[in-house]
Amino acid sequence: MAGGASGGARGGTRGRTGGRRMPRAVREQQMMDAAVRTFGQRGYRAASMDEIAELAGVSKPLVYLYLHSKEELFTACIRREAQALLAAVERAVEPGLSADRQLWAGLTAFFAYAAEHPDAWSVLHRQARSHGEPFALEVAAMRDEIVAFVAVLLEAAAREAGSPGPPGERDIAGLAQALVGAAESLAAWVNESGTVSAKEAAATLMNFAWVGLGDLIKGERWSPH
Amino acid sequence: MAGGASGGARGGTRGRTGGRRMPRAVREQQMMDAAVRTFGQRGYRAASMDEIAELAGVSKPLVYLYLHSKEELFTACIRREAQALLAAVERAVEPGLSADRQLWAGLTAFFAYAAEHPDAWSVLHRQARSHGEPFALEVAAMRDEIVAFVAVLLEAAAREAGSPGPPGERDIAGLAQALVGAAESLAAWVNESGTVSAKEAAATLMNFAWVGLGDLIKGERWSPH
Amino acid sequence: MAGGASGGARGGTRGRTGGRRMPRAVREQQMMDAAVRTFGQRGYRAASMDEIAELAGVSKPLVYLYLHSKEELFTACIRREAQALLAAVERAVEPGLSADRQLWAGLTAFFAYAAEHPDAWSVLHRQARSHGEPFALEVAAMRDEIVAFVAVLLEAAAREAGSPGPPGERDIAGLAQALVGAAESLAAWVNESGTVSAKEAAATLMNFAWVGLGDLIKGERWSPH
Amino acid sequence: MAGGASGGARGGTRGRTGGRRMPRAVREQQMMDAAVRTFGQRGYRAASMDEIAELAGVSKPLVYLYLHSKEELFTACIRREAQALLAAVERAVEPGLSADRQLWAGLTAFFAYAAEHPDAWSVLHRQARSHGEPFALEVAAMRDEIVAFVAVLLEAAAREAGSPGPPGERDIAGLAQALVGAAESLAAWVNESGTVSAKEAAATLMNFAWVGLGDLIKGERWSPH
DNA sequence: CATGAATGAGTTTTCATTCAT
DNA sequence: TATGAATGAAAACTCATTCAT
Repeated sequence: MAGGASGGARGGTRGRTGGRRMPRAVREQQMMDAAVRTFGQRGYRAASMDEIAELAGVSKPLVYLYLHSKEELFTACIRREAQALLAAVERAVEPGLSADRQLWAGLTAFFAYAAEHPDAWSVLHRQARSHGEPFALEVAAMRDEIVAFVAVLLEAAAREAGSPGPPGERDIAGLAQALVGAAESLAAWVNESGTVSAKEAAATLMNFAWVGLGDLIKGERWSPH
Repeated sequence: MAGGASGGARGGTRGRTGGRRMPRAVREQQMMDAAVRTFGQRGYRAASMDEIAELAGVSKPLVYLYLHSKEELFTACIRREAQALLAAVERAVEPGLSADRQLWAGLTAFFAYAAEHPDAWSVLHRQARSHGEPFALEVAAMRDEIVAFVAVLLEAAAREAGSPGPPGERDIAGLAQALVGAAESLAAWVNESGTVSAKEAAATLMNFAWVGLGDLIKGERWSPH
Repeated sequence: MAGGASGGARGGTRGRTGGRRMPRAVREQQMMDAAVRTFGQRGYRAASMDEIAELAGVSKPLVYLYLHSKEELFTACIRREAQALLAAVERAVEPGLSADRQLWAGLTAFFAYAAEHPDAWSVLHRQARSHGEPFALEVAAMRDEIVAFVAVLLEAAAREAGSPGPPGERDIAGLAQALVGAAESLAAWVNESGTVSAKEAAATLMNFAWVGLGDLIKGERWSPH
Repeated sequence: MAGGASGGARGGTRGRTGGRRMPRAVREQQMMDAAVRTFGQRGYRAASMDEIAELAGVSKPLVYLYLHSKEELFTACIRREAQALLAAVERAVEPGLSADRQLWAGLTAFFAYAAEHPDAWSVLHRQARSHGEPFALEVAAMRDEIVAFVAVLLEAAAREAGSPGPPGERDIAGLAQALVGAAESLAAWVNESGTVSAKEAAATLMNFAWVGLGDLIKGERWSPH
């Protein structure tokens, strides 16, 4: 539960991992767990390789042997956590359902993931985006995947509704951007307030977006004139 | 303008503005200009006082003499830019207008400000929130002001519409949170894509939110199952 | 009373010295008062010209205009305070008295002075001696004067007693050194303990030294054989 | 030798001792040797970590890795040297001897130690006492041990002499204070004059104190008027 | 007579990174 | 496979000192 995602070997309560001499893959995951936690809490610059190595229970040279440099380590963390987040969302969305149910399931999974893995979410949402292209691009790629996925759902919904004046691609794109953006912001709200649950946040967003989408589909628009 | 900043005297690419020997108040603003730019681009930790001083065209000791420490300098920047952003939004909103026109004006001003002052926006939105309570609280205060202001507008809109089943306070609060959050996220979209204008972003959000609000007012809700 | 010595203009309770525009001599004394206090409490290196100037109630350039540099300022302080200490001791010793009474009076005055001017004493005893020849020599000169004076008293005492086997010059010199040294050490004891008075300390030393001197005069010696 | 230091491996003028890659314990001692020398000669503030590191033949980060900070390094030096001085004195005093012989042996060892380790002596006597409680207390503890030890000897001497009017505790305490103080001061005399030996200084003090003590035992006192 | 404005040079401290074993 | 020993480079911050007014 602690750190993040893909592993499985991600260490339960064993803490500081009993034995020396572990297979490389396991050690690497431990290091990345420690790194995600440290990066997430301290930020990229403030996190020190010393602290990461100590938290991982290994010596610094070993971290360098496996992960090569702070930048590569950070990149590896971003990639792993991005995959894990995507996987969590995809796992939740059952393809057979209607578009709105799929969106609802995805949003709920997303908020839950962000709440359960705050360090991972901090790495993806805050740290990665504040430290230059190399890292930001990594996250942008994942985000684009999500935005595209949401756009597909919205389009499907419009089609399901057999709308007379169907929203254009640009409308859909803007809506998807706004929806994902709002979700990201609400994630912070959920994490920080402590009193708002993943389901509540998802419901707020669905009300915010889905009903509005319905009107878009019906051709209603707000416009300054 | 006011006591604030990011106004326009912000100097183009001239860097190293003006001559030696300026009154303290002027130098302080120059230093903060440089600091905002540096913090915004590099992040709090990565920004070095050396770089800030050089960009401001002064020596490091002078920066310390006037602004005391990196933390204080950062705080001063946050405060100044938060005031400036608030002021820009408030200036744009004419109290006489209808609620939707007010919201529209505010959003447009907000996106325009974020686009024109990307470093200030980065400081407020990313840097300040990633570096511990002291700074985050500063920004949270400003954000709360904005959220409250938006909530007032939404409530006014509901009243104007004379809704039969008026949305509760919690609905309004959630909506305002989501709206502000979406706006924050869209700001990045506007800044990074380069192809989306402030007005477009504002329109997207109005469609996204205002129409949906209309349905809320009418009592429509989306709910799971 | 506060600071130190020779002045008189040494500022009563007026504090921060009301008026601007004072004659140079007065300003200089004020600066030196501040300097002695700062040097005495912080030590030579840790004392900053900034603090001294502020404590003196003048601007830093003025300090430099009058006292030229930190080193010169320190030297000036040492000289002034050395004179003041000497003067205090000399004032106390009435030439007409017997040798032991003179010594007693001198010791008492010395302890009292050190207790009443702790910063001056710190400058002379600790700071000046820990920061290189230039300063140490200044103090050594004063100390030698005192040692010589004490030696004269001891010799006079021996003569007064019409001793049969009079102590040699080297004996006297050693005794004077030890006596002055013991006095210096006891001064710290008096200042720090708070419970020992100048008179007590002087009495301890007189017992310690004078009675022993009597035996020396009588020709008694301790020797490891 | 013991856990202590200033032993003899203290390196002559070789500086930059031995090769790269030494065990931590050895390097630590080298660093402390360099630190004692530097602190002793320059004073706490004026000593720079740069200089200490260079003199120790290592890089600055290593000094920080092992000794953590300038303050901790200074404290470590004080402690080590205080132990070493105490050990030297204790080694010299054979418990079987008479009180006066014990005192004589202790004084001689003390003067010899101060003469042979001038930097250590400077650190203990001057630097540690001029830079605030934390350091001063460290030395005060050692000094108190010595004063107490001397007091015991004086008391033993009084008892040996079977005095009729034995000196009170306060008399003894004052005497011990004065004796230790005089010894401290004479140490400077020995170190600086160059012409006075440890034995001579010890003899001077014995004459100064022991004979006087004899009179105290006999009930003689000096008193004003 | 007096100062606000300004800085070059140095301080302590930390960090990512690499050998030698 | 794994590490104790070691460092170059840079960061935040301070200080004695000087001009221009």
